[in-house]
Amino acid sequence: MGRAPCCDKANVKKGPWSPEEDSKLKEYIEKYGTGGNWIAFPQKAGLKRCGKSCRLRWLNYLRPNIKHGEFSDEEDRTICTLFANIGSRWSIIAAQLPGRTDNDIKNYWNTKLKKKLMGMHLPPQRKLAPFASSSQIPPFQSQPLSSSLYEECSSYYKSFSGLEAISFPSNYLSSSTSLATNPSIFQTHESCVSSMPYYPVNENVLMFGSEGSCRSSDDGSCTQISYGRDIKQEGMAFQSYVSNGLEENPMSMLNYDSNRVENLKQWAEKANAYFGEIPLQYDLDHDVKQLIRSSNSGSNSFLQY
DNA sequence: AATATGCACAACCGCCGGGTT
DNA sequence: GAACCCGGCGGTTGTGCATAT
Repeated sequence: MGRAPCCDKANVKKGPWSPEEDSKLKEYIEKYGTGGNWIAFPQKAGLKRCGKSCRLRWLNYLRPNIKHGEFSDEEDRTICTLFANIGSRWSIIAAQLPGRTDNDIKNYWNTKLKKKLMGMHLPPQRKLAPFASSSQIPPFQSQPLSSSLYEECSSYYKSFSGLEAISFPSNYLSSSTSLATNPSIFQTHESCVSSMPYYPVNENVLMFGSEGSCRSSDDGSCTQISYGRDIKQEGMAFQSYVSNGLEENPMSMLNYDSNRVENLKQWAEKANAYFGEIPLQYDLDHDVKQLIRSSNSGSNSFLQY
C-alpha cells in the first residue's frame, strides 16, 4: 500500500496555470500569506489545484523578485562552479543566485549550459557522436552495433573527459526504468557514455566500460554504487570538497561575493561533518564536472564564448 | 504549405526528511 | 518509538513555439 495522495487527484486541475488562477493565488497570498499549510491552501484560496502545485507556482513564478530571462555570464560561471563542487543540488545553487529558482537553474543547466560546456570540448565536426555498442550486448539491447564504432566513440569520449571508463550508479537505472522501454537515458548525443559497453553486474547495476573500470572500493566490490540520490550526489560533492579543499575550490576563481562564499563554506562544513569521507563514484555528470574543473584551472575560462 | 524535429520551459511525480501527534 | 503529515527537492514529462526539411 502506497502513500496516500496529497490531494484528490480527480477534482484537481492540472496543466498550465491560467492568468485568473495566477491572480487568485497571488492576491490571496498577498492578503493572508500562505497560511503555513500548502495542502489546505487551495481550498482556502478557492483554487482547484493541488497544494504542491500552488506552492510551486508561487515559488517558481509568482513570488516577487523572481528574475526571468537570460542568465548572465557570471551566473553561468556560478552555476558551473557550484555544480562541479556540489552536484545537482539546485536549491543550494539557487540560494547563491538571488532571484533565480532551482527549477529555473535546473532547466537552464539541462537545456543549455551542459550542452554549451560539452560542445566546447567536442571537435566541431563530430558534435554528433555515433551511437555504438560492443559485443557485450545485454539481452534487452535490441540492436547489435559494431565494436569498431565503440572504439571510435570510446576514444572520442576519452578525448574530452580524460576518463578511461565509467561506471553508472544504479539509480540511473531505477527499477521502474527499463532500458528496453526507456532507451532515452542513453541516447543523449552529448556524451559518448551512451555508447560505452555495458553489462549487468547484478540485477540493479549495469557497468559501463571494462570490468576494471570499477573504482569503487578497496576490495573492488563496487559497494558504493548507491540507490539514494543523497548518497550519490553528496558523495560526489564532498569527495570533491575533501579532495580539493576549499582553498582549491574553483569558487575561489570567481569574483565571489564574500557573504555567499561564507554561506557556502558554512554549509560545506556542516555537510562534511555529517557525511565524512565518501568514496568517489562516477556518474554521467562526473565528466562534466571534470571539464569544469580542468577548464577552470587553465588560463582560459571555459565560459568565454 | 505541411510536416517533422528540436528546444525551452512549466509543471508534475514520487521520494525523503523533519516535525508533530 | 511509531505513524502520520507536510514541505522540499530532484528527476522527468508535457506542451507549445521555433526552425528545418
